[in-house]
Amino acid sequence: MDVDIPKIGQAVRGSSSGKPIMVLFDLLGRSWALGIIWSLSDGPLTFRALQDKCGDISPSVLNRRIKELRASRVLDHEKSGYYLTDTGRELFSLLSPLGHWAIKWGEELQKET
Amino acid sequence: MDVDIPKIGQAVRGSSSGKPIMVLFDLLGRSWALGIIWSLSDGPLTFRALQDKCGDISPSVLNRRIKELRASRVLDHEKSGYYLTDTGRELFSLLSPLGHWAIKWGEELQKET
DNA sequence: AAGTGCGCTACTAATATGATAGCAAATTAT
DNA sequence: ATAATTTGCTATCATATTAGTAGCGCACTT
Repeated sequence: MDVDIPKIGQAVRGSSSGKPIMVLFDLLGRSWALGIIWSLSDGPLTFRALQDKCGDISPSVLNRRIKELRASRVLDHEKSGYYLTDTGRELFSLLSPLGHWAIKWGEELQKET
Repeated sequence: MDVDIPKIGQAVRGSSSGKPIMVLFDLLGRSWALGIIWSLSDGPLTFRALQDKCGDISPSVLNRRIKELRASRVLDHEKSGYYLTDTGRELFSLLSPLGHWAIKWGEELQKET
């Protein structure tokens, strides 16, 4: 199996600039990547628990995302399961305001209909 | 052409919960979605200017992302081009710290090799 | 020794993205 | 008024990613 990890300074899906923010967006802009980070924010989870928490992610995709996020030092693995590294928790802390925002956004969207 | 917009309360790619954050992640976790929001943060851009700024996004994908983001009230279109709505600028303001973080993250990653 | 949970891999089908060509309508220039 | 250019796309097809399902090898428990 081959996993192609987005790397700083290298071209990423469609963007040849290699700018860190674009590399990050390539990493996060893959299916389930954000959801996985979100799911791990409460504490470590085993592969299968993570699979359940995400809903219905297939093991092949989960495994790919794990490899990418692990290579990017966002998460790691130990006895108790997969967990967010310091880097990962830092990233989560930047993303977490989206939770509240998403709720407001959802309410606004519903109104319009 | 058919575009399938993630909607609050509905199942999204792989997740049946319909939780706002998961719907948002589905929206943002599609190729170029984050990059498009980022690119528009400096001001309005025409379709083609946006295409250029993103690097090499194909018109078919750009058009799909635009429809999705527009239906989600993140961006809109007027004479001067596509622009972030108030909602979109709010979202951007939550994402913008990622720019600085990505640079630090990139430096850390480089060190290790 | 048999069962259970874990971290996967293999395989195939469905869907999304990438790449290129080009068109109709609006705008700008001659 | 006419021609050129720009804009916002659509169409088509190739390629890549994701989804869905089955099941294996290992470690640990019973």
